[in-house]
Amino acid sequence: MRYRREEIVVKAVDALDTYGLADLTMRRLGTELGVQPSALYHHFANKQTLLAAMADEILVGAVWPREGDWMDRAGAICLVLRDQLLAYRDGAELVATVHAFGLGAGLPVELLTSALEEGGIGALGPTAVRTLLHFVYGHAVDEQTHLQAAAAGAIEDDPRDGDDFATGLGIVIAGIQVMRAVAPTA
Amino acid sequence: MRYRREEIVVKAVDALDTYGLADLTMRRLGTELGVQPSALYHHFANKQTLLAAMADEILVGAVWPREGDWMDRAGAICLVLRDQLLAYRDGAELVATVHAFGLGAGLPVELLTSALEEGGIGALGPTAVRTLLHFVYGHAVDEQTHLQAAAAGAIEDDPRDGDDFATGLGIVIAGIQVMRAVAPTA
DNA sequence: ACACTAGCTGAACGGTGTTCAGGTTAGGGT
DNA sequence: ACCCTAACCTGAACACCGTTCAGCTAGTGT
Repeated sequence: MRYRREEIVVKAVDALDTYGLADLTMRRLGTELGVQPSALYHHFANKQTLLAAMADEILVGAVWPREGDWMDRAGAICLVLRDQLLAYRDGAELVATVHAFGLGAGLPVELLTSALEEGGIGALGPTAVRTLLHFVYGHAVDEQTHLQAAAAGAIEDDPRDGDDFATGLGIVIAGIQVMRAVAPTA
Repeated sequence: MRYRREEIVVKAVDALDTYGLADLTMRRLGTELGVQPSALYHHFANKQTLLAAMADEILVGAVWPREGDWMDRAGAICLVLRDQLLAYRDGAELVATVHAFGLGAGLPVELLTSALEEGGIGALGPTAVRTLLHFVYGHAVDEQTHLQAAAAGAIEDDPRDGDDFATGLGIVIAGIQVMRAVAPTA
């Protein structure tokens, strides 16, 4: 069997769901594809690049809100993003890492930026977007870690409020509204 | 030379500043101490435990605000925390990782929790603390990554607003105040 | 002088990402 | 039908990594 880049990315995301990020090694992925590990380097310069492609694949798979009042839309984007991160094993950690590293995972930034700019947020925009994303990624990674630890029986499940995410998101969004009012469109 | 646990932690933090987190291997640290890598396992169960101790060491080294109006104090704690994370090479990534992993790095949580509780924030407290920390850690990691990439000449330095952190922090704190007013002390 | 213990050695184990010279296979042009 | 080129892959090796373990060493308290 011979592969093209895109097929490998899809299979890699499957393997991620099966084995988790820590055990997603180039050797294991090679085995999973019936191919030598070195074959993967024909398609990707290095593992980081593969991971970036996987993150993008995961993000593209979501159904993104593209209409509605700008503030509601920003909130809806964050909710969809969080759901998508939690939909894959270690999805939050993967996407957050790739985003931090700078390659790929730019979709949420673009979506949130355009939403906020439609709301005439002005110079505050980039800071607001980053603040939202720091919250979403941080919270999702946290939650996923705890969920998986609880599932593994390593910890008694800390029944954190089910709407802890919604509450935290409410805090950030309210803050953006306040600061926008203080320093309006430049 | 024979070492006790605490000395090793101090030297390890030095080595972190010199080599960075990615190159801080047990072998290199051993060499740095003039000791076999295996000797380290007499003091720490594994590398994670060492890293946790290093994170705590870094956090204890800061001068924490312990007085003043509760809201100002929360903001001041976040500023000190961020400064301390940026004071060591890869300090932000180290502390954020350790915090996410669950061992150690609990000091900021305690400080912020007690500050907010003094403000009578009620049930919103834990969520507010986590939201603040997600912001601080996320922002610090981001900034440190960009700073070090720029220093390495890998990227033209994106002259992000110097007070981007203060602005983002302002957003979160304003949000907390709003949500506290909406759902006051339980 | 003795025992005890904290600290360390040195070698090994099983794994990792990555490189590279060379082999194989598929598909389009003539 | 042929060939050729580009895409894809092999197999072995390299230089590392965290971790384990049986045994040695040196200092302390009695």
